[in-house]
Amino acid sequence: MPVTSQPPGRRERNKQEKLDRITAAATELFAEYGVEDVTTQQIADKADIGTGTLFLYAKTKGELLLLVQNANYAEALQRGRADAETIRDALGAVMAVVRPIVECNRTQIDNGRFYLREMVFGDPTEPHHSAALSIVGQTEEAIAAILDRDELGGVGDAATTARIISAIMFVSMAASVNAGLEIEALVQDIRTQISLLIPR
Amino acid sequence: MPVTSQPPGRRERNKQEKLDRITAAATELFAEYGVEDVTTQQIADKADIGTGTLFLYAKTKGELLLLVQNANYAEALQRGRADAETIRDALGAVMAVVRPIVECNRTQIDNGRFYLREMVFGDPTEPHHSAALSIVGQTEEAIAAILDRDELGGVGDAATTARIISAIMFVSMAASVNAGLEIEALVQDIRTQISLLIPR
DNA sequence: ACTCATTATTGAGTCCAGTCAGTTTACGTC
DNA sequence: GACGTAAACTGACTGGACTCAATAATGAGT
Repeated sequence: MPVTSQPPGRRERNKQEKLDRITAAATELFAEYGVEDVTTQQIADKADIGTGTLFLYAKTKGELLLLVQNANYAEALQRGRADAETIRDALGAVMAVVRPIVECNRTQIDNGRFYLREMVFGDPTEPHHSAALSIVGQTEEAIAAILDRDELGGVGDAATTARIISAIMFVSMAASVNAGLEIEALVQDIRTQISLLIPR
Repeated sequence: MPVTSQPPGRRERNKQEKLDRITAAATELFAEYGVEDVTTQQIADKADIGTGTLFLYAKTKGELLLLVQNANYAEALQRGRADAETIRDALGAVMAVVRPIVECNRTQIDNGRFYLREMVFGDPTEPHHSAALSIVGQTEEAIAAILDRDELGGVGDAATTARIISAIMFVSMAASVNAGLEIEALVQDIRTQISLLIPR
């Protein structure tokens, strides 16, 4: 028998494989039809598992969306952080962090809004939820770091300012009023607000 | 026959009376058990109407909560506006507007959070929803008026600042992290954030 | 008083997220 | 390689929001 596995058991492998199938199925279906128009049954069928099994891997449909999308947001944050380093002025650097996240969120508007809803109103003890919150935390840290870096003369606590920026992003992306906005317009809208927080 | 009615028809009266019964039933049940633990069936039963009838008056359970709570928020806003007039400094005046709204929201935490969720993610074409949005709009106007009143040297557009304050309130009240906070602590948390927007 | 179009009401029925008692599978032990 | 048992899986079932075809009430016209 060839040495196929590092991890000890078949159990672990099966579990991982199932999780992969679920992730793949959900990713595909959510992308094509939107969270709201996909039933958990469809996902289970596509992943070729029983109805109940699905909920062993994600306790709710919302958690399932977080599971599927967290990686994208983490990547967006990564890109934004890198871009920000190349930019001198604070506002520009902050927007460099903001933009990829907004783009990620708007890949599919309904899914994006659902994601935000889950983040704020979902159960924070669930694993994928807390992963999402962690990404938000890292985003705020990245922004705070930019503000600190640029010595903004102690207008206020950088962490608090970052928190406000986070709130601005959330509400701007989630608001139904903005649901029709193009990405660029939304980014501009957010920029206008943030510019009040970062004096020149 | 005594002159019982100003409005022309029996139809209108019946409808109004039914709406009153629904409002009363929902108010009572929501207050006692919380939105999440009350079924639409219970409300219909208590209001003594058919299951389907309920949804002619409020299209979703969320709308029902808005119907029940909007009046309270409008009243809170009214109080806050009045209080604000008696206060000189901008931050204090803004907080005078903020506090009653937070108090109203925290009367029952779960209901408060559900209300916020409905506001941001509900269907804005529904009547009670747009009423709620109108209250938010008025709140922002009241805050903008305070900022304008106090000539804050053109730090930025008052309307935009008001919008940011609104976002701060929303996220602070809705965040699950803050769900355990006492009203006073929550108000303080919000105050800390707002103080960064209102230089002295 | 009667007709009839319009509007309001109704509750049995649909849909779907999520549960749970029962079954299967993996794996350590003898 | 048979046994025990713990972990994983399953799909029939439940609960609850919401729908809709059928029915009832209203009131305008005659």
